[in-house]
Formats: sequence, C-alpha cells, structure tokens
Amino acid sequence: MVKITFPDGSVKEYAKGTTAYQVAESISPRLAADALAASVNGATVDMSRPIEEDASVKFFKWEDDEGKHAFWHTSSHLLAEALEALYPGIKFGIGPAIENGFYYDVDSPVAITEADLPTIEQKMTELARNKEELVRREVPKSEALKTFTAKGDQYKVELISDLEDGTISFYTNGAFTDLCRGPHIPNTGYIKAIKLTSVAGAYWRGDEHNKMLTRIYGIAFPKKSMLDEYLAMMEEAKKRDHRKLGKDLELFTFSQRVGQGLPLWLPKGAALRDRLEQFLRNVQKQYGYQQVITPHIGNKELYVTSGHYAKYGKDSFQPIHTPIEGEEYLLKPMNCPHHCEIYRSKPRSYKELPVRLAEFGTVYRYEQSGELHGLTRVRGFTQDDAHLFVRPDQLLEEFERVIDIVLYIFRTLKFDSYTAQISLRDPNNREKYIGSDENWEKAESAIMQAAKEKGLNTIVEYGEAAFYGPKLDFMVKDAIGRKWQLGTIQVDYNLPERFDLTYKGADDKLHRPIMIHRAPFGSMERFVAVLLEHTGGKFPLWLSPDQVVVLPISEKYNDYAEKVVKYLNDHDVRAQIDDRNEKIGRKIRDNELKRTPFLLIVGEKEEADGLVSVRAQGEGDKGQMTLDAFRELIAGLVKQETEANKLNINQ
RNA sequence: GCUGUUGUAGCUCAGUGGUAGAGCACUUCCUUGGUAAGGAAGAGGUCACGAGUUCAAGCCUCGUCAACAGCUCCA
Repeated sequence: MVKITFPDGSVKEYAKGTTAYQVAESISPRLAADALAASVNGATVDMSRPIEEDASVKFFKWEDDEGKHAFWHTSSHLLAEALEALYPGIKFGIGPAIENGFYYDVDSPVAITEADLPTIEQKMTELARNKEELVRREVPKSEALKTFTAKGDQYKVELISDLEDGTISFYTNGAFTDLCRGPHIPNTGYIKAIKLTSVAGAYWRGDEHNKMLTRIYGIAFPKKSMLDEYLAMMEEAKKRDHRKLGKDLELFTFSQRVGQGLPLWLPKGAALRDRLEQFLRNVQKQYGYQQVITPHIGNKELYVTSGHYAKYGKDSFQPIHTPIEGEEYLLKPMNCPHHCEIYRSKPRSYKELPVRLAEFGTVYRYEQSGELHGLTRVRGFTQDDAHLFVRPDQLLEEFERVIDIVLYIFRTLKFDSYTAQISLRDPNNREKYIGSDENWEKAESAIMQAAKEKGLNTIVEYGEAAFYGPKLDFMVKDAIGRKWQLGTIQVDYNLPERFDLTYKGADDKLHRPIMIHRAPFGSMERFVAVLLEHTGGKFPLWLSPDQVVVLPISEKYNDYAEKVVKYLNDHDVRAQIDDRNEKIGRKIRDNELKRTPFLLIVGEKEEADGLVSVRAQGEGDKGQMTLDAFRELIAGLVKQETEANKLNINQ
C-alpha cells in the first residue's frame, strides 16, 4: 500500500501501482473526468501514471496552467499526427505548448500555407474523435536513436543525441510516435475545438544560421464555446491595437517616402506626447534633475571611446562624411556619451553629486526591417533619458529614487500589470560584456538590493543585460499579449572609466563616479503605443488632446458655443467646437467615437440660462450645470487623476 | 535580415485576362434639429513601383519597395 496526501491535508491508502486516474476516480467521477494531469510529489505526470510510493498528489484541471499546458501539448501531438497523415515524409522539430495554445515546427516536402490550415484542422478533428490514448513508453537512448534514424528524422536524432544517457520517453497517439517528456492528457477525445491560427517561419533551434522550418500555430479547447469566446476576445484585442487607434484618432502616421520606422507625429499625437513630457519634466524637477540638450549627431570617435562603435558600429546608421579627410559623424544611437562629455565639462566635487542630467533625446538605430512594429519598434525615437552620476555611497538610494519615479508614473497612468525584470549577464558567455567582474558583481547586487528594498516583485533573466551593465526593466504586455520593455534603469561602471570621469573627494583625491542610465517611459513612441492599448484610446482626462467638445444644437447657437469654448480655454481646459452642419445625434456619435471625455450640448435652453448640458464619454447625459460648475468638475477630476500632487501637470 | 501572406479612392474593402466599384470620409446644395449615423448632387484612382507574357494585365510571371504574422535581433 502507499499513502497519498491530498492538498487539503487528508491522507488515504491505495494499493501500490494505483494510477493517478484511479485515485481521482475514488474521490469523484467528476474529478476523474475533469483532471487533465496530476502532480505527484511535485512532478507533473500523466493521469495514467502508476503511483509506486507514498506521495502528495494534486490534480490539474483546465483551470490550472499545468492542465492547459498538458492539453495544448497533446494538441500539438495531434497536429503532428494529422500532418504526418497528410504530408508523408514530413519531418518534425519541436512542438510545445505555449502561453496561448501550441505550435509544431516541421520540415515539409511541400510548402504548407495558411490555405492548408482548414484541411489540417479537419484532419485533427477527425483524429480527436477517435479518442486516441496517449501511450507512454520508455526506451534506452540507443534504441530511441535507432528509431528516429530509421525514420530519417534528423531533427529528432539531433535532439536525442543531446540528451543525457539513460532512458528516454516516447508518446504514441494513433499512428504518430514522438520523443516527449510529457505529461499529456489521457486521450485526444478531450480536444473538442481546434483552431490553427497561423503559419510562419522559425529557425531550427532558434539559431538564424540554421535552416528555417515551418511553424504552425494553433489553439484548442475542451468546449466549442470556449474557442468562440477566445476568438471574440482576439477580435476585441485587435480593436485596441495602437496602430489602428493611432490612425483612427489621428495621433501618428508613417510615410514610405520618409522611410521605414520613422514615425510622423500628427498634431493630436504631438499634443499628447508633449503633455507626457511635461508631466515627467515636472516630476524630474522635483527629484533634482537638470535638463540638457545635445545634438543629434556625434563624432565617430565619441562612440569609439564609449565602446558602442565596436559593439554596434555595423548596425548603426551609416556615417555622415565631412569634407575633411577621415572625419566621420554618426546619427546618435544613444545619449550617454554626450552626457558624459557634459559631466566632463568642468571639474566636479563630491559635494555636487549626484549630478542628474536629463534630456528628451532623439536617437536613431538601424533596426532590422522585420523588427519594425508600429510605434513600439522604430528607427528614430525619443528617449526620456537621464544619466545620474553618483558616488558609490549614493548608488543605492539614487537607484531607489528612480524606482520611485517609475512607480509614480505607472500609478498615475494605472499601469498595474507590469513585470519588473532584473537582467543579468549570461554566465556562459561573458565575453559579450565589457568591464571587470568586480564591477559587474557590484552593479548586479546593487540592483537586486534596491529592487528588494522597494518591495518589487521581480523575475531574474540571465543573458538579458546590456553589454555594459545589468538593468532593471519594467515590462508591460500589449493588446495581443506581446511583452514590451518600458521603463529601464541600468547601473554602469564602464562608461565613467572609458570617459575618465572623476570627482574630487573630501580626501582631496580624484574618485570615479558610477553612472545610472534611466528612462521611465523607455521611449515616448513605445510608451504612447502601450498607453493607447491599455486605455483603448480613452486617455485619462489630463492627457486627452481634446478634453471637451462643445456641440451647438444648430448654427443659431454657434456664437454661444464659441463663448463657452473661449471661457474653458481661458480656464486651462482644452475645448473645441463642433460647428458642422449636422444634427446633434450625429455630432454626439462622431465625438464619442473619437473618445472625447466630455461633450457639452448647448441650445436655446442653455444659452438663455448660461448653462451647458454635459455628456461624459461612455456614460451619456449627465444633466445641466453652470459653466463654472463644469470647469470645477474638470479641475477636480484632473487633480484626482494625478493624485492631487503639487504639480500642475494639466497644462 | 529570414520564412510566409498582403498591397485597388483619405479610411474599410469588393473586383479570376476585355474601358476601375461600394460604404464611410470629402465638396456643394437642401435642411436648423435636443442626446450615438437627416436628404440630394458632385469630385476623387499611373490598381505600390519596374520589367516581362499576351491582340489585351488590377488580375498571370519575375524583380524592387512597403505593410502584416512569426523567427532572429534590440545600446
């Protein structure tokens, strides 16, 4: 007998070798039907796995990540089975479950395109109806190699060769057998709704020097209604895409004639961006930052000194040649070297540190064409950059103050679902980085400590550091779940050395400052993109390009409407008139669609009594009030949105 | 950069080899209205660009550019 402990602490005895499924069945048939995988002593296993020793057992259903994972993993095997049936001679790479669904990488003798997906889906559905069991089998490595060598699947052979010696597990569903660790759901009959979503290229083992395989993405559900719900959700997400909203709301555009990845900010977008810049400028002023301005180009030697040229020279924009032999300039790909030179412009004393130099600095980077994406990845963008030059004893506090700024911004804009990621060196590939081990270790521990003291919930990623130092990044997801880095804070011991930056200490000797690079928004472009997707274009009042649009009932009331607009503009409210020759219903509709926060309707009644009829975006008619009362309402809301801070960030 | 898909009016899109279409937006006129689309008329296109096939190309072929999805990259 074995003793099995359940999550609620209860313990039951079963015969040795009882499967997880049988255990679930003994509790309730319902649980046995719903359980997709089990956890036995912490390891996630198939429901068919016999339990051979005392164990704590937990069951995973669809609602659990582990359950979904097993479900989609099995779905990918089902996909493979269908593909093998439809495309004889097809070879398989890897086929894992992912955050939303699954994929399989294949090397097909004939090209597979999106047009083929419905046929494959159909085949999968047929196979799923057979309720094929996922049968696990363990074989020695040598036998596994033999099997796949005979089949001629070099990708699987390569994968097996890289595994440690010992036994290897296979799973078979129907006619398809795959190398796989598992776990899987009991049989393919659980899979009731399948949608293959896209087909794309993916390099074998993620290496661009390898062959490109065809990756087929899909998603599957245990109920048809869940698939419909998912597809509807994806449709909704597309409506929040910042590229669509940017066009609809006339915020920004691109021109092929200007060039790829070079955004053009339209008046409303520029106004929005300007307000965000003003907001941050005010916050930074409170935190002791000084604004500086530097040119858009820099002598190539500047980047040779900084080390950027050696690292990124070929990816930077082509040099700008001058009439003087050998003199070259580059469009600046970052602001730090310029700021280092500002620091160097005079001798510094320990008393004046930290020196905090801030600039909305526009930089240019030659990103690969396939990487460009709306405003989130562009070739010319403006960083809300600052470089802090600090004494070693100030590093921790200053770093924490930067975290405060980032969190203040996120709070103000209601970004509550960010991830704080600590990016450290890749321990296996240290030659990618510059600077001494000692300095790296100091920088890395400073970041860890600051994040801990600020109570950030962090994840650590190795190999994601910048080449000159570790960083703390704030990541936010976009409408369709892609992750983007927004705020970034980086500790740098290297540039101060390369630029020979010093300050005079109390001991009358020269010391080396430490640099902190930081950009709370990341870049204005990416931040506006993510803000758009988070708000669906419904910006908080203090950011809205037009806070109020005044709608006269007919042309007879245009004069009164103009007066209202002027009054509001004179009182720091951004208002406009919509005096088109249209009926009021039409004006309301159009302005609601533009996400205008407040609409004021004025006609005979309002003009006679000096009132306005108020409509709040998405909330409909709020009744009449005096102009003064409305102005105070706006001021109150703006104050509330910005946490009633001392800054007047509305204007 | 790589693989695949796409490119027709300002926007969203239809158009399978025979003289370029719709809705919205735009212009003019009518209408002067009370809380999410009033009516009529008009203007607007080198069908991304360049070659080729054909009596004939928006449509077929090749190349270039750009966009989209994914991969790779991201100071």
